[in-house]
Amino acid sequence: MPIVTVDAASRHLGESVTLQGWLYNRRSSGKILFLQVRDGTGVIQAVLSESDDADLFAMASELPRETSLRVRGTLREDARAPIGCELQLEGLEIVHRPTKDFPIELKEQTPAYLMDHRHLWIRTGRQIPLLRIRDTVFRAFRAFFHERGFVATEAPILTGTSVEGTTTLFELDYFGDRAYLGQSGQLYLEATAMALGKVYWLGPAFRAEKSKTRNHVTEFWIAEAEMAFVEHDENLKIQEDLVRYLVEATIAERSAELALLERDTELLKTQVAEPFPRIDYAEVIEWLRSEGHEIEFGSDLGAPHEEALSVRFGVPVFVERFPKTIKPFYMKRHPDNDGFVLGADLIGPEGYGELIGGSQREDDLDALVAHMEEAGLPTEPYQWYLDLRRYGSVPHSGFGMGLARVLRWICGVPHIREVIPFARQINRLYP
RNA sequence: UCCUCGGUAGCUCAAUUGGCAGAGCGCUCGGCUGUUAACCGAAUGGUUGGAGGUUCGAGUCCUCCCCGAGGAGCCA
Repeated sequence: MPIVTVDAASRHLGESVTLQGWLYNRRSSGKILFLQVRDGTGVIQAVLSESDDADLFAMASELPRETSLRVRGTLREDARAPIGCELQLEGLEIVHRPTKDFPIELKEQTPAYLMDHRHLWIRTGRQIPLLRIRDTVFRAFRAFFHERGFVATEAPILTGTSVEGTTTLFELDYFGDRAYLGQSGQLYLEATAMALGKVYWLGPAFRAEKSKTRNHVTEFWIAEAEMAFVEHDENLKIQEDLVRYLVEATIAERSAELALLERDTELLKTQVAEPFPRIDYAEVIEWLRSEGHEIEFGSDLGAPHEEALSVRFGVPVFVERFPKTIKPFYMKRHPDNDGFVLGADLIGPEGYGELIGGSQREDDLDALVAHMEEAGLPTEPYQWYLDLRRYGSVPHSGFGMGLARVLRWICGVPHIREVIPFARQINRLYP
């Protein structure tokens, strides 16, 4: 008897099949029983009346939730079934019967309790569609760059120096020396881009910042690209194409999951339909002040300011021409005004915050050294990086995108922890 | 690190002015032949985060500590 998955069930109507999975929930009404069986691809209902098979009915009637099992029967269409078809139960094999009550209930529970049981929480409700969409977005990210001739590469996780001096790093002992968990692969990708042309990577990044918000975790997968002979405008264009690609790929491949999440896909489509607006930092400050925000020129944009921008535009928006004082040393200065940088942040719609940070990189050795001195950074540990400007330096640009933040926006979920299998937060290292 | 709110049954939450510790859900038992987090009935379930204090009496008021949630800052 063929084994089918729930997502393929509707293509096997009228056939005798076996499904294998877990008992998600059980409902009954006297002499008729409904087993909700999930298998990772979806949840299907198996139906049995007592008059069909009294022994099977008695056995199936008292199975606890999350019993792992194989169910055998005939698939048939039925408008009363949650997914439009159901299994007429004819046989059932218990693979494992739970020894305790399953801790996750099918109702509202508090975040702390759910996160304490994250290893079991991921079996329930919207967690499954969220993780399947995560798979799609990760795959689409790689497909986008592969299609454009980029080379996939890696940056080291263990590093001896920080990329940006300000950020707090996780420190560890490295055979008696000090080492840090990488907070970004960028500087290494710049080196790789000088070898391979256009490169990207998708890998873990670590930030020991004591942030406690819906948009922060201490460990996250960063999506970075670095491109030789690409300048600022083209950099933004690629970022825009990428974001649109990710959204469209998700809608095309995961419309069922987005529907389960009650995400408005028409809204998503309109958010990426037009070229993303670009606005200068100075203009943002002026506008924010006219709206009553207390912010001075020279301050970085905070969450309330990004929120205001996302409300104003309703679509992803690039903020350009930041003052050099609030941006890292590696950014190239603006040709019109040395006080500004050739970089941009992409602010997501609906208050989802900064999705991408990118810039053209400083390719002139003397200028770069000067920037580092301005920032108070020692040049000694960065000699390898400065070598990139000593041997065939070229104009180049790149960016970093927090894929979980993009996922949060695409899925429309309130907290970033839900789009990460096992989120690491300031007070969360278990499970 | 700072600000705000919170911690009561396995889970989600009530408890009036300081006056007997409550409900829903889950589990268990019973009922129900199309359930949709099913429904109906019964039973079960308590060191009120910890320590100290005020009081005839503290879940409630005071002090300190611990933990959680959201936000700020910083960032992707």
